[in-house]
Amino acid sequence: MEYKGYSINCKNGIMAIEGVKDFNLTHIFECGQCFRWIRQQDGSYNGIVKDKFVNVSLSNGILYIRNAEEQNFIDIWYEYFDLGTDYSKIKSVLEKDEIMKEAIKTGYGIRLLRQDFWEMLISFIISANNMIPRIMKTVDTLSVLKGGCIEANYNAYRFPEIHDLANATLEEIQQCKAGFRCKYIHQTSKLMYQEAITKEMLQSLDTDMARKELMKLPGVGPKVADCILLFSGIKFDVFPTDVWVKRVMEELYLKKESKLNEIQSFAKNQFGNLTGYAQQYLFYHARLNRIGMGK
DNA sequence: AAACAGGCTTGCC
DNA sequence: GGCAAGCCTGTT
Repeated sequence: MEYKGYSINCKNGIMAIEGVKDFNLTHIFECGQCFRWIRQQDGSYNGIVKDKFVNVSLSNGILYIRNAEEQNFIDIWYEYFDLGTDYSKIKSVLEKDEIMKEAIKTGYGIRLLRQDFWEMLISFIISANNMIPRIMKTVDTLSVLKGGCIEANYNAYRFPEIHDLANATLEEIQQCKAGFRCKYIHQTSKLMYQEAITKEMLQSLDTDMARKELMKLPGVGPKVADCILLFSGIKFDVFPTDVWVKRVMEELYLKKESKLNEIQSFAKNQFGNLTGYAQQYLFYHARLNRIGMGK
């Protein structure tokens, strides 16, 4: 079938998508936005999205999604991989800045995945003062504990639904080894079950109000709130500032130690309403080249 | 009111 | 004993 400039062929559970541009799996999955994709020996990635366990690879400009069905291209994959957005256009705007030009050269194939809001909320609560490998392990353990098995051969479990965690005791949640963050997961899940905050609610608010609203949830501060808004595709004019982004901004742009709000306002001024995309290019660039690490 | 210091689970170094 | 995608609490 043909869909908005893409050509999709599916047989034997292998979906082949022609027409992808500005697309690199390593850049996408290792720029810090997702926790459920694992690199395989051959450079492909196994991952879990909703209740689908798939393998994706890119070869000769064709994106292959294994264990997938054609009907889910529009439902799931077109949106998930943000295939409706023209990243060439975004990059050409950001590239007017020489520093960003370098960062984009490093991560030219980054795309912002449009992930599940609830999953991002819990995942980024877990991310606080933590390391990416352990965040991935904790999210997976939580899924095994309270999600559901979707592919027994691969030990693949979907992320828990809101009610799965809202009905769990603190002791049960603590089995995922998220440490001091477990009580935040516990409390936030209960609030979410009462629909204290919904995605639709956040979409109807402006960015500042949406951030403020999210920060009412325990375990959600300014950095985590911005990550949630960006990675679930709710707001793109945010600039999640973690230690890496802080260091890269200080080293490449500000040339001095700077406060969080200085960095945020500088970014807004420098990148306009594309701060979210700029942050991803910078984060990937900084980590890959260990910028600001004294080496 | 706004800014800052100290503490926090866990596991790897 | 130090440290890691920050947040919360109590103190000025």
